[in-house]
Amino acid sequence: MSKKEQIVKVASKYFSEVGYDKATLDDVAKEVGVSKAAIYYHFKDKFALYEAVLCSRFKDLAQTICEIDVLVPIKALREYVEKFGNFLLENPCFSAIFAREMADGAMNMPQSCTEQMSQILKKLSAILQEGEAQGVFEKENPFMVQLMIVSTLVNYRTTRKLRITVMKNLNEIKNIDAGLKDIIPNLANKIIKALQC
Amino acid sequence: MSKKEQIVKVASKYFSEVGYDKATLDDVAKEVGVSKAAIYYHFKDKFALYEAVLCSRFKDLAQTICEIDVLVPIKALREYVEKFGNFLLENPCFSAIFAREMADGAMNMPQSCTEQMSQILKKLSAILQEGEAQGVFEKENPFMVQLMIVSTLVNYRTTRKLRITVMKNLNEIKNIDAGLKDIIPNLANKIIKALQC
DNA sequence: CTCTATTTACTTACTCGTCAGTAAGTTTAG
DNA sequence: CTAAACTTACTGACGAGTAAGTAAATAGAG
Repeated sequence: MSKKEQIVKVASKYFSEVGYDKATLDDVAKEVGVSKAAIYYHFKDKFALYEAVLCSRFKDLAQTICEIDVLVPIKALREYVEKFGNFLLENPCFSAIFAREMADGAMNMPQSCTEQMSQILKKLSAILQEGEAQGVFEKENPFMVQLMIVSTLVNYRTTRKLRITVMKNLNEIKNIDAGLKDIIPNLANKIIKALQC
Repeated sequence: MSKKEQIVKVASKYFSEVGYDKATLDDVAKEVGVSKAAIYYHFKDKFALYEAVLCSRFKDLAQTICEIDVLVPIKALREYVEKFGNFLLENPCFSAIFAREMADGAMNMPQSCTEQMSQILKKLSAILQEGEAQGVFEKENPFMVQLMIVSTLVNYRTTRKLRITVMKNLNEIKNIDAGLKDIIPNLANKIIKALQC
């Protein structure tokens, strides 16, 4: 792996763990084993590094989502939830970054990523419309449906520690906390059920 | 309103708008019309001010949620969603703070607030269990249900600008973006439908 | 083929702004 | 008179960004 790729990888870890602002380039540089100035050799500034972290992954996500075939809406919706979920599983750094972007109104979201997000939502919109046309789904606000899926998945990941703390508070230690992997099909079923006529 | 209360009010605005880290006490002091040191007269440090901002509101939220009568589970679940939603409407600063806390795993969440959250979840758990006992709801993971409700509502607020940008990208300008107020009953219906046997 | 010029990929050692937090002094209310 | 409620003016740390220098690879001219 090139130094540049290593920088992106380590940076994505820090951005994920502590957020854009608290992530310091000194730390990233230290962990990669280069000087901070080396980062500035490869990237214009901190934000450009953040962009590099986000954009490639977003592109991948938009890619797989766009492959979904709309024709059988219920199946397509299940696929949508599963693909999103699996993406988060395969890109563990992403949940936190995504969640933070949603939390602060996508303030740091690079434009290209916003465009990818639009494509993703467009697909969901198409699934819902096809479902409506076929009489299997009711008319829906696609933004809300999107949030019911995405924010649930993303925040399920980020709130793991909180859930464990809360479980202790409620003395429900028996109830072993389910991982995201187990949640995905469950959420898919719930969403489908919620939207069906 | 006392100076101390004014500080809390203005601080909650800044914490909400830019997050804990980017919110500066200099800005808060300036807007209140006191010196920064005045804040330190009333609060031990920045985190103590944040605690003050969070705790009182969380207490209120836990209060109303706890008033819900569990006996008719479907009604209770609708009330749960509505009370949460109305709380966010009445406390506009809260969505962003809440969303950020969820996004970074409740890293800055004061313990007392975590306890309030436990109480809130306990109520939802009770509603779901009563529903299960009465045979109206299926057995559920209360954490996931909680997230489907809370993260959807909270992020619906925080992503308003993003939604508008995305709408422009998709040329769906006709589709006027619905406010949180209109979303609440809709979400309540969806959640109930998703959980019903 | 080899000597020089240039570019690539960095390093060291700094600056500069920002911001939490503080020490010490001052005003105001009871 | 004294305690509460401040203010002014500062410190100290941290972190983004930079200037200037360097070693090694590569290209190009003779």
